[in-house]
Amino acid sequence: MPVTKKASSRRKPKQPRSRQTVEAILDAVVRILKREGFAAITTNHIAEVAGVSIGSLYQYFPDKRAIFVALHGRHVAEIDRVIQTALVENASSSLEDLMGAMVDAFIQAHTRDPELFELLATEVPHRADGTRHFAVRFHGAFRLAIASRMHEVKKGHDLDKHVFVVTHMVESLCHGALYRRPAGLSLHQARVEIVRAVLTYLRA
Amino acid sequence: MPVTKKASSRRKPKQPRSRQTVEAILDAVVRILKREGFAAITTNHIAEVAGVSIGSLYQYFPDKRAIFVALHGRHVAEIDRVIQTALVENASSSLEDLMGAMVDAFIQAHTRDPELFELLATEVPHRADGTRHFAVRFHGAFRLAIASRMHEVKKGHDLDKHVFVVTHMVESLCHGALYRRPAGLSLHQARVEIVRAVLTYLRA
Amino acid sequence: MPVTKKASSRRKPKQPRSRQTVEAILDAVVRILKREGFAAITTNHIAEVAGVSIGSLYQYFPDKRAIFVALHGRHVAEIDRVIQTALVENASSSLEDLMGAMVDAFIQAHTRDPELFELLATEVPHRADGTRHFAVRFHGAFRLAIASRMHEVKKGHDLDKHVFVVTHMVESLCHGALYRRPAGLSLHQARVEIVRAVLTYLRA
Amino acid sequence: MPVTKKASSRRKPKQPRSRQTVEAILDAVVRILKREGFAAITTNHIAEVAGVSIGSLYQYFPDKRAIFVALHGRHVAEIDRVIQTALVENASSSLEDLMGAMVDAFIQAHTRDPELFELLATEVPHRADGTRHFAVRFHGAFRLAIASRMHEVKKGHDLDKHVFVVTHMVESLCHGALYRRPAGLSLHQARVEIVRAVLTYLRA
DNA sequence: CATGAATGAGTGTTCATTCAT
DNA sequence: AATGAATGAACACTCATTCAT
Repeated sequence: MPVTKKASSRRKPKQPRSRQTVEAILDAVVRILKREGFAAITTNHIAEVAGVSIGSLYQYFPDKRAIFVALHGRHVAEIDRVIQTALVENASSSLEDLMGAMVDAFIQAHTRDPELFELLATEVPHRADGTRHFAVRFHGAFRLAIASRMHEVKKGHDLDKHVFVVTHMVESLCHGALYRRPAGLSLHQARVEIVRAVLTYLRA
Repeated sequence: MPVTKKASSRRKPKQPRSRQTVEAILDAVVRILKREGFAAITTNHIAEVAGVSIGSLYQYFPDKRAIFVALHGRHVAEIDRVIQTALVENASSSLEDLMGAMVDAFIQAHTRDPELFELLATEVPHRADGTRHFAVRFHGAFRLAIASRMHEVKKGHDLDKHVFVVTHMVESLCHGALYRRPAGLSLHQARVEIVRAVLTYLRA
Repeated sequence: MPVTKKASSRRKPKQPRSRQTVEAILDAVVRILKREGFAAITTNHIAEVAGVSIGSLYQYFPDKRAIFVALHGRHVAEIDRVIQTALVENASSSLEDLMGAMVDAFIQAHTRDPELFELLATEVPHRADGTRHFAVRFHGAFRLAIASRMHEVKKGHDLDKHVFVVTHMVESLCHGALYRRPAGLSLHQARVEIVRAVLTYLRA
Repeated sequence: MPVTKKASSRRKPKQPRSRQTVEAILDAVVRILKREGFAAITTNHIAEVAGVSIGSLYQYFPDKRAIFVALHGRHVAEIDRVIQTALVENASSSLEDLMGAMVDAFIQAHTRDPELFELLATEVPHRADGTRHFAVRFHGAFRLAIASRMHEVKKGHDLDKHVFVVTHMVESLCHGALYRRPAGLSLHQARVEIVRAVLTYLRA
């Protein structure tokens, strides 16, 4: 089974380069968005800032929309990753600790670059496919989380109902805590209150 | 040779004729948005669909952005009105009834034209001034609502914290119930669950 | 939704291809100006007549005004060139011969395309930066010319005063001779009279 | 021959009012031109600044061009008036005094509002009908002036040639003295030099 | 006559996309 | 693959002019 170097290097010759170029393009979009605003995002400008030719840009993205889709995808994947990690790492924690970890994970993911996440949510068009909405994305994670701790939850309740309420609560309250927190409320206090609210609901 | 002139203040829509024209323009935007999508919204097209000349359109709006602002404004005013009404009409109801009325009001306001409200939220750019976010707008109403029923709320709690949590819960859960409701959950069930969640939280 | 972007510096016409395009554009403006008048000069029409796309036009000129500036620049450069040549070629001629040569140069430069030059002066807006005024441009040339022949000029006179008077006389009288000459005065007679007037003044 | 007041007041009922409105309009153009530049001159803006309705404006001027024509006309008439006055008042002065008076008149006419005259010459389009050029307008005045003093002029010269040269000299040098005067030359010195140059030429 | 709301043809300019090199 | 000059459809917006009141 002799494999020449040439052949192997040809198999996916552009894989690393491609990824690099794609990342450069997405980073360029972010940079422009932050520094010059949404209206300044033109394909030519993106290519310029990314340091690639406009021709190359169109080699990796069929059109401008695709760039936005990829950008949102990257963002969503990032949050997903953080949430999954929190879920796995707290597989055997109590409901309270798990919920705390989930809230922390969400907040921390946004804390990395709050400006970008806000811009992404308000300025960059995202087709309303629902998948994008975090409450929907979290559904699975929270379902797992709650289902495995049904013994800590008041009997006689519908799991789906719980998941629905909890995911929306967490997403909305974390978002609110990050970007629309009232003056007298610290992020930490908000975090505590969110967890308390969720647990109260689940245990009622 | 374009001349950058001062964006002179356009006519304020006060006379009935003016108001009529403004409404026609906003309605045209809605019609185009629904039938042809956001990308089809051009000022000339708006004027055409509204049955006014492009010149008249610019007599009432300084630029295209202003049309979107006005459109959002109309939407927000509508929701505000419904919420205020619910608040006033239930001035002497119990906390439970009041919360139920508020949730109903919010849901009902959106039920009038769910498609439009979804499009408005996801497609039409709205400067992130926060005011637009309903959780912020409702703040006052819910503060009033909860403050006047403090006796029904568990002692020793911070009003601001309550208001923060409740407004976000109501807004997010109602939205979720309307647009992202899981298969097995009826709108009515959701409504009941939302109220229950809010009350549980307040009474805990 | 127009975006006010930085007027990024357009490509400088250096390669032969670029220079060719720029010339084509300026020639198109001239052609339109002569055939259809100033009002017919629109950027799209220029591009069409020049045989380039409107996009290309904007690759070479940031806006419409810049085209006029370049057009005036080309004109001015042409006159400058002719005047410099006359000055150099008559470095060792008498004052009379030199002045004659300068007047001839000016007249000849305009004779090439009198219609254009008249249109350029009366119809095409030229920011009043003074540099454009020929009396100012000629200042240097005439200063050199007169200073090197001070022995032919009546003693006790101020060089600057002389230069001021002579440049204006030459510019104005040549212009008058070309475009506003009275019926009974041939261009040749005018030429002789202009030189005579200048010399009389300098020798007085 | 009884003439009722009514009839007489009807004969030219709007003459004074008309003139007033026309003046208001022309003044408005001047005000805009100075304060906001040529590009800001729109018929609607003129009407607004003049304090008349756009409809009234079109009652007095068939189109925008006509306003510019009238404006130039007013300017030209003003200069004409000053020049005629100087000519008449110096009917029996010496050639030197008359020329001095003419130069003074021209300079003084411009001194009244130099900015406006410069703007009128460089920014406001004036159909190249030649009449507008002052050298042409002055032709008559200078012809009269020189003809009546032929005894002071060197014999054997062509009157037309003289008039041509002198009118251009005066116009161009006065203009130069007012707007493009070199640093070391006072307006008074320039005035003296212009007269000297003219007289030298005529007497040579 | 005066008014000024309404008109809409026409303008300068942008920018996503292509394709010859 | 990469390049970037060229393209041109499409857009937001202006403003001279009209005409019903």
